[in-house]
Amino acid sequence: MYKTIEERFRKALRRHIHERYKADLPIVTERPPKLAMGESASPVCFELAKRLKKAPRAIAQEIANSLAAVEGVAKVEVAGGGYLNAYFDRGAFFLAACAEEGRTAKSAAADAPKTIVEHTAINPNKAAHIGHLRNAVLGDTFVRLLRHAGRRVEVQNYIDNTGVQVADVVLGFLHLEKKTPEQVRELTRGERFDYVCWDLYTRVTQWLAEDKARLEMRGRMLKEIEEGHGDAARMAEIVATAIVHCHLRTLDRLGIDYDLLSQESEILHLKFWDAAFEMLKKSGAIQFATEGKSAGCWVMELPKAGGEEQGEATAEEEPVEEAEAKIIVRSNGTVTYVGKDIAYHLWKFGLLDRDFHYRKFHRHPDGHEAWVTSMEASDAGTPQFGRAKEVFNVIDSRQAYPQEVVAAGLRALGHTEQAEHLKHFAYNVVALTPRCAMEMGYEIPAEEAKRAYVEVSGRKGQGVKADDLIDRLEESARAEVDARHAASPEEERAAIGHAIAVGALRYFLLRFTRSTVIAFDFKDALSFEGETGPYVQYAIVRVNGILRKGAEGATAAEDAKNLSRFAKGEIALGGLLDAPGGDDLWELILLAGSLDARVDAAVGAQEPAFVARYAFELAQAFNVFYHRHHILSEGEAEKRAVLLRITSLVRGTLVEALSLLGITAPEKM
RNA sequence: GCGCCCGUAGCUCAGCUGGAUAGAGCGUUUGGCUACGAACCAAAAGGUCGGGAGUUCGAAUCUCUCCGGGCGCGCCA
Repeated sequence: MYKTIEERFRKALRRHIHERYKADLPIVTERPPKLAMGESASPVCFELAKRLKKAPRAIAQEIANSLAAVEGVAKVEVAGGGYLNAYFDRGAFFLAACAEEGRTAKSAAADAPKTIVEHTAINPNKAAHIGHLRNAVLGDTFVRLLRHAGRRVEVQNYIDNTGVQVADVVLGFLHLEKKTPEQVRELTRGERFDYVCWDLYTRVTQWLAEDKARLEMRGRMLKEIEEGHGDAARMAEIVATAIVHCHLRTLDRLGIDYDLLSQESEILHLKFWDAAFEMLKKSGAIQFATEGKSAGCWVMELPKAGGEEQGEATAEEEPVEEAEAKIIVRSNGTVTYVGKDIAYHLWKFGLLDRDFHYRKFHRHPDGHEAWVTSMEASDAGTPQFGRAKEVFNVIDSRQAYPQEVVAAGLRALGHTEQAEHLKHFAYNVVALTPRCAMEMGYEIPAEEAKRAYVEVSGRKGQGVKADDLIDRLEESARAEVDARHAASPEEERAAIGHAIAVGALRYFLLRFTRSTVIAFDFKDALSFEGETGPYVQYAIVRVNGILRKGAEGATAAEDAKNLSRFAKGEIALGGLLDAPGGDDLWELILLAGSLDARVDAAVGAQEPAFVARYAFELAQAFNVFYHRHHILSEGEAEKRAVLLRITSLVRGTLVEALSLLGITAPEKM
């Protein structure tokens, strides 16, 4: 609701300034620092003052005097050196926010332009860890936000099932464990196959480091896997598929769904690269290097950043440094990862003259079907995948450069619009605090122990496994639930413990903005107090308790009657909401009616953390309200109904905000 | 060397498309459960927004520079 009125205010100002002063300038508005200054304010007169060579305050006064009424705005006043402060009509806002409650989500038309979000993309060779969860939770939450904003979204998870990391584990099974593909298949049916591979991968890494000659063995294995023949390829398929199932089970615990798993094996075997290669050659986007360090390779020249090289760069520089040439095809004829990625992205945008086949792969707990790319004929009922207008890739910020290369590839092929619509949704890594790393028994060099965080090596088997962390969260949530609700059935307690664990974890990963390195520590991640998911969930549980008891109480019939009068606008709100006495109620209502503005900002900035913070702020504001007003014992009937209505408005908004974060609110906890 | 990111309270982080008195959580100290659930609330203490210069009516926010830290720049993915 807030966004609606703010936009009306801005529009009115823009039109007025255009007509009266023949000036067109962007109208910015902001929340004033204090409620006494109104709900929305514009500093536009400062800018206007420069053009008109007039005092900003005088201009503001003119505008305030002559601006036509804006729906939802009670008055506009001049403040400070020339601010225009808008004071909302509090009662009207409250009614409108209630009418809008739970209905702020827009739905996308079936033929609306499609947005593809790629996230997760965990190498299918070992268990998922905390860093992977940041990616998946960010991506999943962003998808929820986009869909809420009315976008048609397709979620893809890229599976690099033919890469060197899978080859390592295959090498381990064949040469360290002496297992046949069938024996490995048997292993995948056991418990925690992803954990088995985690340990094996570590052993292989060490084994490879002991003797460089063994790298050649891995090279041969990688080639067999890429070409798709022999025991290595069969085993790679078994391992990768089993691990992907493990990952999906882990991510299902957090409520994360996919539409399509795009596998590298299909990109290779269905010759996507060959098609892309032809396009790149024909268009001149890549060139065959005949000399220099990249001789024998196909390379792509990247436009230099910066430009204007003048004078000075004469003396000591090496002659002709071919700095910005990126190798796409190696001198042995094989394609690099970036090359494959260019082909994949051509397909995502519907620019490639071929398509995958598709099979059903995994049914999520909510019933949603995740499909996988396939070599064989497609299953019946295959949706239309790909052909996006816009693509977001959720990939950590260290991969900014290769992502730029992919975009440059599209541009070089003449697809400038698609290149612009290819967005790298970058985020920083999850590291461990030195204390946490040492608790886990890792050796940390002295100079690193002084830092705020240390990055640990997955190759050495270090890291916090996702399932272990979720297990620990569920365990400690359960202990708390058991203590509070000993009489509840086991099933119910388990469900509550699970919801709390998910709330704690997802909130923890979302409260940081994308560019922040998360220094992981069990103490913070396992906390259920303060700025956490469970704090927000608890506020909802409180609301539920109040509304439940209210509906059963002696005043229930009277409340129902007054609530229906409220809905029809028959209760005068002025006395309750208007300043000075009504400020605290109004502040809560205003915040509860601001979800639309926050979601808008979050989508615009691609920053899910904004919504996480909003949920916390609203829960906090409700807790203050809760302590200040005793709702059910309020003697004045109309006021009690209003307090109840505020309470249920807060519930509706909190539930919606949490669901955007992928967090559910239990009835009790 | 080139490029990107970061530096805000004891700690962890918001605030950055310029705007009014720089916020939150944790931690510390003190107070509040016979009222709708204390996974809560109230209060206090805690700041040269890394240093300097510039642009501006106005800078934590933009520019430059210096200092300190992280990451990227492979015929790896």
